[in-house]
Amino acid sequence: MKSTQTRSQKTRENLLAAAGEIFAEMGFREATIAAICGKAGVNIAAVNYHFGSKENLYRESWKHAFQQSIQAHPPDGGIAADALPEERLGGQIVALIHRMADKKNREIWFIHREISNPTGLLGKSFRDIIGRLHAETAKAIRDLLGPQVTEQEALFCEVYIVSQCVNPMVVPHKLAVSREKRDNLWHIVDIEAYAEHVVTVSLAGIRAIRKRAETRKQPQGNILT
Amino acid sequence: MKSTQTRSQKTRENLLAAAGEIFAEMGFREATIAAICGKAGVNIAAVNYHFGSKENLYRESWKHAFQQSIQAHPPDGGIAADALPEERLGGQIVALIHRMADKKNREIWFIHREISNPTGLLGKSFRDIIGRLHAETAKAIRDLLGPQVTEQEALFCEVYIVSQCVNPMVVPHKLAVSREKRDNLWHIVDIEAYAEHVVTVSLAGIRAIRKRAETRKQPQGNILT
Amino acid sequence: MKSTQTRSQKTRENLLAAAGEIFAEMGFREATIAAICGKAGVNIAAVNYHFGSKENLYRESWKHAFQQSIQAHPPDGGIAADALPEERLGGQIVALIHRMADKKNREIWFIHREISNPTGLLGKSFRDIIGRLHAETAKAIRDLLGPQVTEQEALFCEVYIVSQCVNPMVVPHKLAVSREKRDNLWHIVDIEAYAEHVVTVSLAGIRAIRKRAETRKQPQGNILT
Amino acid sequence: MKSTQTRSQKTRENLLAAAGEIFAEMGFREATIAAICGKAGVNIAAVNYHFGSKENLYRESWKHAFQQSIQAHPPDGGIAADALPEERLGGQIVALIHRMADKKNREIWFIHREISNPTGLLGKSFRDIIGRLHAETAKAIRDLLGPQVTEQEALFCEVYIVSQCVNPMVVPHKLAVSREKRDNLWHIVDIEAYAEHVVTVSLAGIRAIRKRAETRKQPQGNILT
DNA sequence: AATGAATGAGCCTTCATTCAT
DNA sequence: GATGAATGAAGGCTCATTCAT
Repeated sequence: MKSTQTRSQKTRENLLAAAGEIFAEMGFREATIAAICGKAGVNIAAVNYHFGSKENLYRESWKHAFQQSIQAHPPDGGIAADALPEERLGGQIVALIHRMADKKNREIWFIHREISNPTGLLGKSFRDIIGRLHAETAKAIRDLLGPQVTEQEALFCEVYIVSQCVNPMVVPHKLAVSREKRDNLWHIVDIEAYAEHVVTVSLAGIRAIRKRAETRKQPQGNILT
Repeated sequence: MKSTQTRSQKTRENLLAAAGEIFAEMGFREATIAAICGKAGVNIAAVNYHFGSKENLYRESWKHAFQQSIQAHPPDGGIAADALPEERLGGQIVALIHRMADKKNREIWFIHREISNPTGLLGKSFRDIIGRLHAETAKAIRDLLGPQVTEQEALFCEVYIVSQCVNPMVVPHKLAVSREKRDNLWHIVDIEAYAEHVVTVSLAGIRAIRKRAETRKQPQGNILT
Repeated sequence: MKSTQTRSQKTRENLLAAAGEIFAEMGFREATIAAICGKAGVNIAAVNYHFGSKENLYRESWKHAFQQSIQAHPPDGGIAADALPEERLGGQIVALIHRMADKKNREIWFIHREISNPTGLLGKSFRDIIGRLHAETAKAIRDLLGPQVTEQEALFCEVYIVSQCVNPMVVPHKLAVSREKRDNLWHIVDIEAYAEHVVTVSLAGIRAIRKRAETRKQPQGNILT
Repeated sequence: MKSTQTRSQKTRENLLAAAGEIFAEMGFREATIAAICGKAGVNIAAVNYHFGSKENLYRESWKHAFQQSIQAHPPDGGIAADALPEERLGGQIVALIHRMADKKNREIWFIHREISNPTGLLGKSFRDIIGRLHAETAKAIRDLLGPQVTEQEALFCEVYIVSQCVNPMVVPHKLAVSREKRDNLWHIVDIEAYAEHVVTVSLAGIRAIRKRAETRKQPQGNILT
């Protein structure tokens, strides 16, 4: 199959791979076309020949990275769509944490950079993708919370759960708070254990919110508010 | 004291303020000395004259921003050090969320950029500061968890709690997942309510972890797991 | 004959046509091989394959354009070589004006560009062609001026007449002095009327020069200058 | 006076002079910043420092060239505004021809290039300047033509007169039709003589047009058209 | 002490040409 | 014979830094 690849496709692929690495490591502005082409082993004009511009290469390499990331870690965690909500949410949490923790995954750095230093280049496709993932998680959470919980509370639940998954995987990769103590300070070694931990506390939190909402609603129901 | 300020000190001050804004908005590499001096209304050579280099100005302006941020939002949330652990942790959570949510606070963007695009310039002072904050939080959490919980579990608790505080405040400021729905998707309007939410679920989670640890310990002498 | 045209000949023809348009519109340096090949619908390597270089294509396309231009507007204006000098000159003026005014005529832009931005590529063939046209006009003018007029005066006459024909057709095509007034400022709408005007004033001018020369000669034997 | 010139002004002046030469010789696109800075003896970044961009330098150097040109050759030719129309037009013709013929005058090449290869950079100021010159000439011509002549005829007169002045001065500078014969073919050596020639034939032409208009109008006047 | 001017390295991009099918 | 891919030189521009007052 690889033998049927044209020379052009090979160059594109090399560029995409090299760009993924360099952009993830350096960010859009700091990454130079020269560095990318050097890593890809192609001429410096190849980027503009194949992609038209540095910006286009950025867009394409982000799509590339994202597709690989999603393929490696399906967002549902392998749980069927008709499974119990606990299982579905658990699967999503585990999948998200693994996706974020995967060191070969460059997607997260694209996102992170778009947050801190937006290029505006990812635009619509970016929003679409994130939006789709969000919908699945929101649904599972709502199923667990029951109807008494307000929209805002449901949003808060999604926010705090996803934050637990994303933030710790992102921060300490590059930011060693202390070099000597990196192993026991914010640096999570046992990903599996952390994932389980997040599932536990998330479900506990959701139950607390649900309970609070239900005890709050009932007295109000009596006086027909 | 301010009235005795020399012209030189005034220039330094102006530069520090302007640099804080521009670095926070643009990041280290994208911010240009020309833009900073322009905003500060000083000569373009002033940065190198007063600070020696762009890098030095970056370091100084981050310290400046951080001090202001900490002053505006004391990390203990105004809770006495000898208060109950629940109250201490609650105070820290509320304080951290407000600190992160403060739109005038540039500290968060320095940190965020150091994560995604490390300059390595903040170095030791950065680690020291974060380390000190961490110690306080870790202590309150440990007090709540009790002695049965492992070190790793305690770390996980700190991680997930801080993540809930930091991540949602950082992400949606600049990244509107969907323009139409930005008001109800990841964009937290009611900071107070979210802070209370985080306190609730965090304590619920901690209790769950504590309980799990305690029921895990007992089985050694009990058959009914 | 066209039906037996090989694919190669077709490509050459397409390139020649496209090059004529693009070179006339953009000039030699600004025109790109990519644009020409794009317009011609051929491969980007075709220019170098068929013509050897961009310069060669330029030369060939200018010849092509010039031949078409001369064919469309025979320089003698259809007046027989043995007609009266007034008629011959009139025919040449009308023909030249129409040739210059023809919007499909790309020749004029090649010349114009060679004047303002000489490539030196047209070289000998260019000089030959212009030289031949010049000879015919010079002859008709000399016939009208008579023998008393000096060579310099005859040259001046040719110059001013040709200038009247060429300049106004070239300038306002692209240079609207004023957008609002473009219709009545230097923009000649009625080409026929202008041609007639030029014939009128040219002949009047020639008569004036002839008369001046003749009255100048006589005084040698006459006191009343 | 020159001693009071700042260093910056000196550099600007050098750049302006060098740019005038290079742009006039090469045109906007072909001229390189490196060549201009080389000629001016300044650093390659000086253009962007002092003028912001190549385009701005182009605009400024055209204004510079135009001002020098107008100063050296006042458009009215030194004839008072209340002199006879013949004298005013004659003065304008002589001035225009000298302006166009001045080899140190780079203005004409800017204009010529804007015609054949418009950059669109000269824009409004360009149109304004040309427009102002046009108004003066149009007025003198109209005074000579009398009221019977139509607007179109008056325009034609202006066009053919200005063409006689501009075209011959522009063309042969760079386009030697024949290298051996350049001295007697289209190459005008005696500018004074040519200027006088143009005045003669222009006035002759104007008289012819006026006469034609007057003889045309009278018979129509009898039947009250 | 403080500044306007100057600098040169480096970046992205364009493009005519050549190469390898 | 003809083409898609690749090349490298060169251009304009940016910018942190240094220089000369």
